[in-house]
Amino acid sequence: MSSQAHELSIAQLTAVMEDFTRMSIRLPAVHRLSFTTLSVLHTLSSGGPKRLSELTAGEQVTQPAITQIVRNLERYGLVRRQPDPSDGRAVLVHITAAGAAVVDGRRAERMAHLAELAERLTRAERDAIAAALPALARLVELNERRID
Amino acid sequence: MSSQAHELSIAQLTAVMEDFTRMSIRLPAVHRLSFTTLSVLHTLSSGGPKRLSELTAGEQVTQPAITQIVRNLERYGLVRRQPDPSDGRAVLVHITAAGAAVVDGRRAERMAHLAELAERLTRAERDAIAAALPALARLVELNERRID
DNA sequence: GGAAACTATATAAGTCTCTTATATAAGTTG
DNA sequence: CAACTTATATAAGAGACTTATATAGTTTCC
Repeated sequence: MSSQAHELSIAQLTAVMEDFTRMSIRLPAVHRLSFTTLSVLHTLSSGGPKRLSELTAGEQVTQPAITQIVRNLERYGLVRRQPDPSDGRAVLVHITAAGAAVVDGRRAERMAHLAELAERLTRAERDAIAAALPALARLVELNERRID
Repeated sequence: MSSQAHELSIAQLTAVMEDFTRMSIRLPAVHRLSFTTLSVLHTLSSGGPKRLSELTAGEQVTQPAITQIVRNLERYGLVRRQPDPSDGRAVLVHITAAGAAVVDGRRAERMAHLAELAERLTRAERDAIAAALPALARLVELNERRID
């Protein structure tokens, strides 16, 4: 408790996090998929195949909702279900190439948007952000470890 | 086009933005309000009273949805509607003390969460983030100017 | 100055995305 | 082997949004 983040303003970091969230959410969606649906795709894209129960644990929705969402994604050809060989009850959900394309498409939009904004920052500002990225990524990593 | 952000990796910044969004969304909600509803409250809290049409412009939903959301918030006592003196058609929506308390409550949760994570960063990591916050805030500001 | 066009919001009905409740099947534990 | 737990599916219902449309006020144009 003596290792106090006295230079880092948590209030400012929180504000930036909130603003980043709103920036992210407000980019217009190309595909008419719900936020949870896109989040599931993103999770599969970055974390590899997962069980329905694992997907449920990572989203703020109920288990039947995840079942429905994955059924929908399967219908659109964005994911593929496969029985889990280690558990007769379970299903492993894999993202398909089409699903990965959806995730990549959105990321490309965000990257283009951020690149445009970043160009209007000063060199010093860009350097400061670049220097902080590994630490910000660590923050996220700590958060993920906390959840899992 | 020669002022290239060669030290700032847009891919990494995008990834952090996406992860921040997911961190933010995944904090369990105390109030059972939709994401859009909370976003409207947040907008009123930080930007002051706004017209329904202004709120519509800032969210990814239709005008009737905003009308319904604001009606709901009014019923909960979280906002207050007031005719716009400069336009007989328009309504100005003000956040109430109860509404501000909802926004502040969520922010406090996020701050507590981030503070806990930040404590587990090294001093150098916290310093790097602190140094980057003004630049990140500028990025957000540039984005807001782009929308308005 | 009045008609046409535009803007702001409200309402109704419908759709989609989620919820709760519950069922079934498979795995684990004692 | 029975009881309990876990994994997922299904059905019905509710909430949050949509589209369609209406009404009222403002602005523009002739």
